[in-house]
Amino acid sequence: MTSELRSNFLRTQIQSDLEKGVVAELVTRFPPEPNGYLHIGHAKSITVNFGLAEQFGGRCHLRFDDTNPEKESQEYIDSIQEDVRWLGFQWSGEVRYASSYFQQFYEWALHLIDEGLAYVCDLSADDARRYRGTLTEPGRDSPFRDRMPEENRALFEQMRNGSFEDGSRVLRAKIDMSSPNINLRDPILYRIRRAHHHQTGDEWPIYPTYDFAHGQEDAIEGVTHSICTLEFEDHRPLYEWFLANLPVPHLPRQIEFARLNTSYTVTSKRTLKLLVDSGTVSGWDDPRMPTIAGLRRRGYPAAAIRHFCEEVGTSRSDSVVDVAMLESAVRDHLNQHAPRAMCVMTPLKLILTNLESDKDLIIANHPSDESKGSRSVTFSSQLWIDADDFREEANKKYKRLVLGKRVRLRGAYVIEAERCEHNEQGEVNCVYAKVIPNTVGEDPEDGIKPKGVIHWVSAVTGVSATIRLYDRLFTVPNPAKSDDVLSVVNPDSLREVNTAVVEPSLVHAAVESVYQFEREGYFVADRYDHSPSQPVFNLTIGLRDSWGTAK
RNA sequence: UGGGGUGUCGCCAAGUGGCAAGGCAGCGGGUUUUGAUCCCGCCAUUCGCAGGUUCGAAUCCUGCCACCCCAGCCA
Repeated sequence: MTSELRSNFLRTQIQSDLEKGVVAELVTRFPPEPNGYLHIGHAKSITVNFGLAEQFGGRCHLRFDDTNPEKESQEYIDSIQEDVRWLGFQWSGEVRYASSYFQQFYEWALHLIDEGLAYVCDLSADDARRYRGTLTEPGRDSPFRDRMPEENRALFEQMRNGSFEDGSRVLRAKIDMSSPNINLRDPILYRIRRAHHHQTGDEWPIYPTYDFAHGQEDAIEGVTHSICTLEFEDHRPLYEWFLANLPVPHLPRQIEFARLNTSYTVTSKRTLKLLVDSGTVSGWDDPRMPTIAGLRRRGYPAAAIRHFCEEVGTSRSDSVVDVAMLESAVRDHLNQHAPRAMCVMTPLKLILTNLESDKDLIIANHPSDESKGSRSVTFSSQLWIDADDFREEANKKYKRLVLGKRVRLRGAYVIEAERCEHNEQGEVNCVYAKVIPNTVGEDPEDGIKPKGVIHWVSAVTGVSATIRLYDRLFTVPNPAKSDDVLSVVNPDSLREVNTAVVEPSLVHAAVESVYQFEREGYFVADRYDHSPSQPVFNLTIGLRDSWGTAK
């Protein structure tokens, strides 16, 4: 089942647990807090959790870790589900919510109180911090640490009933104020927050903390392997402490892996929000954003993102993956799947002097995949070619149209440039050329082969379109390390081209479908703005260009 | 410097005592009606450093060094 997949420590561990019968079936979960949009880092976590379940014939739950209502909202719950589905995964059973276990958590809190393992603490947030000590000094016991279980129970019930002010008291586990692991210095289990919850409404004036919720959620759901990121490693002893001291129905195991970081991108929620709020990008789904919604709108295929996540591997070492690897996965997928079409970005009129009549040429939609079919393209005496593809004179390294020389028009005839005209500024604004007869699919009979191949669009049937050329959002490999991220934003990350002309077949492109505009790159019909009357394409990623970098 | 982690090619990453996979990037060359794709070849005598054990170490031991995480009533 995993023979074709590279091994990693998670697969090795799970394989072993399954073989030894430690667990009968693998159960994982993707547990986002609905407080923001998912980004490429989450895609990795999703791929790891759902992927493992798929590979080992197990299940993966989608569970919202919604224990902090003040930061959460239904908008995020909706977008997260859409993103997970778009990536191609289906969670096992219904969507789950930590909040649906609140009553159970409350009862378990009472259990700890009765066992003398939890107490209500009246220290203010500031005082609690002072009592906690520092990294090198132990903390001190709270003066409320020795309250009797009966008193704690009464107090906690009053907390639950809304008798106290927000933040006035908390429930804490009684563990060890001198532990070198700060998470064990009597961690907070519940805080008073009379906040409206998107799922439970005003039912609860108290909410459990992450630590008092996560392991128990896993236990309730029968999760076998609770896979999270490295920063939770220090919480594992606490995770296990709750499982050991509560009558839970199942013992999940927490395993940590290194989160995904990619160069030239930023994933902190705060920074992403800053980009949106400052107007640097148009929104959370701007094609330049590393959000799933942004990558989607950019035209990155879900399969390419999944493949990338698999390719970078899963380990425990902090690392920054070169974003070129993501781009490579996108190109690789699109090269195989995207139909080809033609678009001229900077039109230059080409007049064919010896073409008797328009012709309908049949052009393949893919150079090597016949199943992609072909299309009819009108070849007329007035065409558009790209201004960059013509020069009055050039050295032999230039493989495009030159005065007096030949070039192949993609999928059509070989032509020879005869003369050109200039505008008042002295720029070439029209090229006259003759068609070399019988050269569709054939070399010229006189043996003089064309120098190269250029793309074109009929000036008669071509349709003008808006093209958005995107580039990396940041100019430095690690924008997060910058003191002022906005200062390292690439000023040319978006260039809108309004002069483009596309072949008519593209007018009916389905939104979100990606085409390769030959010799230019991959472009996606914008999810929201594209329409037959006003075509809008976003640059997904350019073709590799050894010429552009060599010249 | 209290605790927890991580160090294998420019960037990821397999490898778990038997003689350094693979991908990305890069560099050569070939094919080509996309300067794309594709194809061939090159790219770590060496695994953070220093000792030690062993016939044999990236893998075991010891000691250093570097980097990351933790002092939210965030997750």
